[in-house]
Amino acid sequence: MLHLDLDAFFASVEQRDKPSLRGKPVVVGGVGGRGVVATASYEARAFGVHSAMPTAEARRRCPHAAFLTGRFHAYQEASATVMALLRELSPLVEPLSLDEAFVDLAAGGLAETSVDAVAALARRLKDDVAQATGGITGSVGVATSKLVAKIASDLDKPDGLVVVAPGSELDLLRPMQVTVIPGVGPATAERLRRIGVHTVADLLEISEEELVRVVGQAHGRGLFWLARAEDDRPVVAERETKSVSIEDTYETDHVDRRVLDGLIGRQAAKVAERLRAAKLSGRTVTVKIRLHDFSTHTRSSTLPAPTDDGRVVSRLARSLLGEVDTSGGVRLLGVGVSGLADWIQEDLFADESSAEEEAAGDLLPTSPPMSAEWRPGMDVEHEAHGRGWVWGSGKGVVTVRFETALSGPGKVLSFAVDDPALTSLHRPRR
DNA sequence: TCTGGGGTCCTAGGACCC
DNA sequence: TCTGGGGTCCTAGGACCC
Repeated sequence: MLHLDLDAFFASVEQRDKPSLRGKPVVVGGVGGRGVVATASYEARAFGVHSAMPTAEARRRCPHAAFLTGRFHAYQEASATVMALLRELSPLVEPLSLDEAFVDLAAGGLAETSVDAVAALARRLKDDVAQATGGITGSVGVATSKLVAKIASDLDKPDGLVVVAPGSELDLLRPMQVTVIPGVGPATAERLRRIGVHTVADLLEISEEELVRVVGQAHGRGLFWLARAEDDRPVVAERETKSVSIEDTYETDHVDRRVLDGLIGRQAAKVAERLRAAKLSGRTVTVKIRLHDFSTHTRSSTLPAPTDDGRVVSRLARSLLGEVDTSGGVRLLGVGVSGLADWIQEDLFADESSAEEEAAGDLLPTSPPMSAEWRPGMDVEHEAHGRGWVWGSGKGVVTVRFETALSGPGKVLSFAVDDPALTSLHRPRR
């Protein structure tokens, strides 16, 4: 089993495409007041910046870093290139996210299984990945199971390679903290700590019954076996989508009912659009509401038949929103559809939508979650200066650095935000 | 200016059915 | 007439992952 984890992936793609940022701290994530860090480059990590940290805190720790919003098209493209390389090794490839995947090497007809032969294969893979992506590095773990391969890929980051010899798995795991086991987060770690379990070695002393009592049935049994490096979970190449959802955190809390109705209606329409694009439909609509005090509530309702109709999802979402007291202010709204089917009910009773519904979208504030036309990091093109990226914007001015992956560090120029010579790439023009 | 967005899986209680 | 038991569906919340 091989596990590949691309290093500081989003930040690495940015450094590849923005030569002036190579070797410098880069933070990709939400750049607004309520944003959090998605990925920090290793240079930024040296200042204590890490994933999931509020961006405001990251700015305090590393003020001179480049703070960029994501360019998901670029990440998706690089990811697809890497996944294609993995599929040359084996038909059984399980992507966990854009930057991570398992490969069942055995299913790919691995000729030689010695540690040396497997290490050589992994080294070739890393070279191929860097070659094909323009220098993105990854860390690889190879072992007899998913659990140990994943743990191994984390041991030598970045640009790492660790092959765990068959038979040595438990020797590796025993001294490690229980939190190395995927699925053991803060809550589980705390419960285990209370019964004196800190390391995998400690975990090995606990009976299955006791574990089930402490962390629940499914988790307890799973942990009991994982602690013993007994993991026969297969690589699953194709997973069915179980739900489709959208959520937005707003720069400031919203209170106005009509605005909230408009926002959730628009999210519902987008979710339905994504359902149709994927040729899916679903029966259960769930609304998510995070209030001013960060308390989070969900309300859901199940239709008699699946739908992909924006008006149906929207109407139901609005009525669910109405069940929650939002008078104190709402910081996040979300709409999701689950109970998915890959077919769509014939529209026997064509839905007539009321006048109020059509009008509900008209009371929206500036487009959430961020109104800025020019977001830091985004790709732009200038008629005279060519391609570049947004350094920052404000007070009617946008600053651009003109460079590309192949150009070397480029010059910096500023323009009026409505300069017609400047256009944003990757975003539909309106 | 504390705390994203898109997911998956699990639990627990109540309704309902046999 | 003093209280079954299992299975499935639905809802709400929570833990966790990247």
